[in-house]
Amino acid sequence: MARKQGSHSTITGPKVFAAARDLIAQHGFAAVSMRQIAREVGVQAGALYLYTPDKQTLLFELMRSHMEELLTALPAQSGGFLEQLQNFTEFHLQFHLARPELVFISYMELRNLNPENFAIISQMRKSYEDRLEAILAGGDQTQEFVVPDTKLATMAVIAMLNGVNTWYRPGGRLALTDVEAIYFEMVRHSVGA
Amino acid sequence: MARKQGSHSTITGPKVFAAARDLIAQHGFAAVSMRQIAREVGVQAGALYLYTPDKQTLLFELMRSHMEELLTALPAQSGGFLEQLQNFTEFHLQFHLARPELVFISYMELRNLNPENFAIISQMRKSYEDRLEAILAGGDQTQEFVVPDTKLATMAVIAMLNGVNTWYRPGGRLALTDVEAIYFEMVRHSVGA
DNA sequence: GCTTGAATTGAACGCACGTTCAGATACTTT
DNA sequence: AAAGTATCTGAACGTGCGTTCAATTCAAGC
Repeated sequence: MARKQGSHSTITGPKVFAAARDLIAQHGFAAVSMRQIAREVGVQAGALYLYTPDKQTLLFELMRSHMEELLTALPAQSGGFLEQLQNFTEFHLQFHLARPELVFISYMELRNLNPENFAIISQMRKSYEDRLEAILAGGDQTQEFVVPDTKLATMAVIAMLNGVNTWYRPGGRLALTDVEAIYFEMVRHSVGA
Repeated sequence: MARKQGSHSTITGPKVFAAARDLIAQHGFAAVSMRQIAREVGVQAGALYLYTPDKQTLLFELMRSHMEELLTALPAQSGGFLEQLQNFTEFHLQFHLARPELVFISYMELRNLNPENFAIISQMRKSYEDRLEAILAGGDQTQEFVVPDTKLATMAVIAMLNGVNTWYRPGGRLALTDVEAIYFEMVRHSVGA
């Protein structure tokens, strides 16, 4: 997809993806045109096709690379399940609050993926959810947690954590570490620990 | 906006809003054309303008009427705060799971509202959230709950409940009453009750 | 300084968009 | 049956869309 480094003064490739990311997060995939992205990059629309074969692939690549980074960055867990749950909670909040645009896109624009691409992203998302579910199931077995339904608890915790992205703004009333502490407290209680 | 009852064989007005609701929920506001909506209704595109002055107002009216119904349907609360919280939880789940399309639209398409319309819908949403916050704040004061931060707890509970719409399908593994019970259990725990 | 090849332009392609409106049609009222 | 009114059609308006591609510009290697 991306070519070798440009011979012009600045590197266009990364700018294309950054511009697409910001514009799509703000206005939505369907509402953003290739010409708008090109204008943001400082280039004519035709030049974008040096960096993506088409608009659909541009969206997919944003989401795929985001999910890949998410799965790679999630550390392998060890220790007690409560400690694992805390690690997961803090990781999730830090990772998601650091890239609000990609997070927003990755679940608002799922319906604009073609079926093959949708399947790929869905599966990556499921891998991530499975990591949390394993913690909850483990903790339920050792009776560190009380979880009536593992699947539901997984979805509930993830939804709760994702919600932070709708209201948190850096420099607001609470620092990130405050948010982490309060949310972990609520997560912990919600699984009966 | 909507005219008197049609003189043709069937009533077109409601069909317009129903078609718009279903198509927008599926493909997104920006991706749905007036011609697609018209085709679904069984009419030419021009006829839609008997029922809405423009596309933007069509979206706004879907969201406004949905939020109005939500605020009207939410029963006035009485009794202990824990009981109020249970009532709220069950109401929220029932109301939202009964109209997944409008729920989806009402928070996915906020960015496609013009500024005035956005302000109106946001304020209605805030009214709803304030109802829950009042319960949590009340319960915190009577020490029925332990809530470190009322605002955060409100957002967390609403996000958790909204998450149900992403996975619940009628006829699935769990009946609605099961879901209500399990979620109330998690909500209750998350506020320390 | 000439050659090479990547990067970019700028115009063009067919198509769909939201919206308008004069004219046609269907129904209600008299 | 005629008049009146609500409903709808069908064509048209200007505009912008994703994508392609021959021609041009640019930077580097010889």
